[in-house]
Amino acid sequence: MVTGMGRAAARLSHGERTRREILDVAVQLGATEGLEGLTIGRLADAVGLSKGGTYAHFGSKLSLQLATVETALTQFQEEVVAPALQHPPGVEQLRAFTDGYFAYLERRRDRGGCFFTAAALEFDDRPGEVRDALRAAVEARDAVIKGALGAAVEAKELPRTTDVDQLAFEVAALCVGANVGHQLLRQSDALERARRALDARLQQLSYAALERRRK
Amino acid sequence: MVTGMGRAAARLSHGERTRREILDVAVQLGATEGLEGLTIGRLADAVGLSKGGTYAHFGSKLSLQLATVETALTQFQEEVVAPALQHPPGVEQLRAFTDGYFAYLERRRDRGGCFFTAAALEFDDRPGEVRDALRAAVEARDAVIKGALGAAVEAKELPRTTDVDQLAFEVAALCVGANVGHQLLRQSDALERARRALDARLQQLSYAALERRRK
DNA sequence: TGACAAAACAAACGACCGTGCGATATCCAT
DNA sequence: ATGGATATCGCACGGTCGTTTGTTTTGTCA
Repeated sequence: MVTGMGRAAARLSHGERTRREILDVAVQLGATEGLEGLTIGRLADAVGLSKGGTYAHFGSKLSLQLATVETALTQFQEEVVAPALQHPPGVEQLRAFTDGYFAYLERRRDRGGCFFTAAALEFDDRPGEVRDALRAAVEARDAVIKGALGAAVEAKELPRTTDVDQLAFEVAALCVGANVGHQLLRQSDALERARRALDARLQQLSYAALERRRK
Repeated sequence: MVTGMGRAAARLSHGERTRREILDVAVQLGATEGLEGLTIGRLADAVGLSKGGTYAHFGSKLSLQLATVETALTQFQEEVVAPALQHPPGVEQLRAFTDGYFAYLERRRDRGGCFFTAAALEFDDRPGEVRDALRAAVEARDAVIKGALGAAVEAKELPRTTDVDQLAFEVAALCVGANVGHQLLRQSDALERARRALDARLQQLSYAALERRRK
């Protein structure tokens, strides 16, 4: 008795494995067709299952959408955030994050671009759990930026007077701007432009700090 | 014979008037629910017509979507672009444009935000006439920015060495960044931050120009 | 191997989708 | 006032949506 499904017991149950396969495909389809446009029937076809079998893993479309957002967030944390956090906090960590994000954009160019930017703008006017989850994800991304910037100020890489929130807003804007240029307008140099803008902004701040220190 | 419908003859035919009413509602619904999620039945309900009667004005959903994009573009030109072009070309015109755009965002906060940002990110992976139209609209917006910046360089408000395309990218990024902050994250200061970032960037360039001239 | 739970399937449901069509109502020129 | 074009309606179609249900396959442990 008691099949031992104590959640951490079974390494990876059969059901859990296919559930993850479904969600991997769902993240891709969701980024291209939208989270609402993503259909259970098409998702089932894409993963090679029946509609009913696919549906049974979630029980409702809302639950599927939430699980998809969560999966995309996990992927993003692994692909972009975690590697960036390996670098020492400060300007270097910020650059590691933005470079990682731009690489993420490049990898996903033919798979719908940044999952969160697309989904966030789709749901920004649709109250509900999905929007809340997306908002939390975007805010988590901003927190990483703010963390790196705060450390940079603390390490005196940036002037003590730096408005971290303001600068974080600008960095986030460059990220989403790069997304639009890269994904919709297909500008080949969008990522490079974002990089250059960030460079210029950081250099300006350091320069201003030097000037101020000189007096 | 020849009912005299020479396109510019009739002041505003009955059909044309309701067609415009439909499209006005379509722009609003499209910004909140997405251009694909926008449904002919719901659109008809919202405007108080029958589904068939509404549909007859366009003949296909694609045609409705294209007309909706065109209507939104016309509104944007009237609300934002035209007033900006009243100002003398250069930095002042650029500020008039961005301020007009931010006011446009504020007006539409409860109506789906910027129609083009939302629609562009929805269709950036869906080839077809709708995407082409949206791409053209976004590029037209960028052209306004570049035009003002080019004039600013010509009028020596910005250094001769200014990379206009680079700066235009940054301005566009601030616009879409303001959109995300304002619409999804509901940051009350998103528009102000975008304004401040633009100020700082322009001031930096002018300052660098002064420095260079001093030598 | 046999029993039992988990997983996947096939079929069906009501609702709504885009679309087409004939009937009706409304407008305008004569 | 009336006839013909124009505009709107009401209904129906095939298809797909999310969801439910009952059955069959698959996997696992005694």
